[in-house]
Amino acid sequence: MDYPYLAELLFPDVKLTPEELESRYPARQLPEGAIVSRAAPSPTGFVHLGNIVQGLTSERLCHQSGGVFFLRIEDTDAKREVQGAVETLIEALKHYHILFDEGATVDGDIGPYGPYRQRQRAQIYHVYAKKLVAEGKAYPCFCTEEELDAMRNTQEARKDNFGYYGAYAVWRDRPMEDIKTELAAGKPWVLRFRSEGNIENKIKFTDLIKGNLELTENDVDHVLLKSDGIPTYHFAHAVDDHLMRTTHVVRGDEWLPSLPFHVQLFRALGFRLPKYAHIGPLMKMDGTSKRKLSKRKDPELALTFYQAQGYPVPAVLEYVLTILNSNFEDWRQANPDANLDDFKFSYKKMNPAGSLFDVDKLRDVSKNVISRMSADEVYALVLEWAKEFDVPFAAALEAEPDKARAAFAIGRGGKKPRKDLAIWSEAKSYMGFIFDALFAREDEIDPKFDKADVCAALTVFAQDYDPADEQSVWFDKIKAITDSLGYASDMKAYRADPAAFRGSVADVSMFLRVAVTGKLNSPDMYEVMRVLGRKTVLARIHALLETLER
RNA sequence: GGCCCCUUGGUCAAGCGGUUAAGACGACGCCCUCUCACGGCGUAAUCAUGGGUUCGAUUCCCGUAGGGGUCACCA
Repeated sequence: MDYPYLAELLFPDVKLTPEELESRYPARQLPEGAIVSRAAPSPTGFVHLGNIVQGLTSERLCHQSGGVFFLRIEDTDAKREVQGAVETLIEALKHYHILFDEGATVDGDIGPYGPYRQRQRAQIYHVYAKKLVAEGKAYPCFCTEEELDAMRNTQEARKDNFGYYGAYAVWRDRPMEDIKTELAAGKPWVLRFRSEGNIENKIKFTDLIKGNLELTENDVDHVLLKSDGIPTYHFAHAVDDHLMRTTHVVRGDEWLPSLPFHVQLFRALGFRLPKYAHIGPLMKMDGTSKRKLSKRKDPELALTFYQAQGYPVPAVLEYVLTILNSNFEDWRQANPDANLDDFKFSYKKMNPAGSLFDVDKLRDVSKNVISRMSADEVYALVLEWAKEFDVPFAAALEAEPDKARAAFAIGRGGKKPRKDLAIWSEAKSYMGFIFDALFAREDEIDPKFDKADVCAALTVFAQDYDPADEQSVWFDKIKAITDSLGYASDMKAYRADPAAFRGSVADVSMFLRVAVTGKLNSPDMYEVMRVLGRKTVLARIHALLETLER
């Protein structure tokens, strides 16, 4: 077989040589130990947690080592691509602070190793495809979809391994005449790799996360170029990561089964194999069994889900970090105010197994992240969220920014900050009552209390309320009212013998809380009243009195 | 079905031949307390299984089971 002739027949327009490409994309000049890696998502319109997990790992590895982190768009599957998905993808990664040194941006590509969108690299792949054919390492295959289906059915019936190999690789050693005939007839073809592997052999491999692996050699002649001339993932991976001088490949461990093929490919192309880090999958409980989170079934995998719920970006990042590096939580406890970038990320601390996604844990992380924010930050972020997801709330926040900030400041800061906000979508029920526009009496005073007691308490309090009072004075007044009703102002005494009293200071406080906030639970009442101001406090108390007296 | 990976409480996990087997989330209880949070204290709960190696296995090796992944002209 005259392979160079076949190469010319298949790729008559390819004039560039691998050598020319090598010099166009020279080795990077980086210090020893610098890691070059990338995020390489495909634009399917669905940006998910996995993208963050993978991206954050790569990004940390690169930037901590003084290396380069770039974004490559894997848009080789035209059928699955969604309009505008590339932009969505880029924006989402940016929103989650996955920042690239080079690669695709909404304004085009940046960096000397581009283009960074695979469809724009078709010519480059063809250079190497031609080389492989000329060396007898790849060949055209004219099988139709039907023929391939039939092959699979046969294999199933015979209990053979699936795939295009051995006797099933019908175009592997076809005479030149057959190829020319099909070509002349204009039949579509794919380019297949000529595998020299044998499933009787094992290859040893060391993965950065999984450790020492023993894998079976690949004997399948996988597709390198699809019939539209665009490469499959495998071929693009080899060519791109070589030419872009990637040193480390971080990806999900669903790629492990194709690793032997990738090793063969790199060798056949004469490329040096990068280091690999295969991350275990994110799982969820489905009934009683675990399974990998699925794009189709699980809304919580989509980043839009977290945005809509109002999880702060750093909360999601911290949660991902707690999953990725087992020592992250300890570090965060020791350094509560440190910047995330200061955490020493290490692939050695990554778990080789998959982990279950845990919303409770995410919420807890988020509460802590938010508790560390200033009132101004919280205000800004809640507003940003509300503008998109709760317009009336946003309007209220913008109408009275100082009042809103004051409300968010209650219980914030200090050694024991409140930790009751986990997501922005809960902010309205948390403090929305401070705005008259959003105030509503959601909870009622337990009817077991004597109406006269309630009215008396509210009336007396209203007569004497002064926002200028110190908290102790304010509370002493409430206690005085409590005593005058025959309720217990000393909680210890009340708890010792509840039957001896008609109620307690807690109950009187509850009357006031319902009147002023419309709810049974709220942040510190003294502070709440000061934020509301005397006028509003009295108005709300009187409003409740009216409904009670009616 | 073939191939591969994984296996410490409900979840995330520390551990890397000798430990009372950390810690966090969650659950429950108590304390603090004007409510809810916060905080403090505490309780329950884990080495899948069989066989080796060893004076000694959660830790090393092999088998078994279970879970997961993958076997496309998708990535």
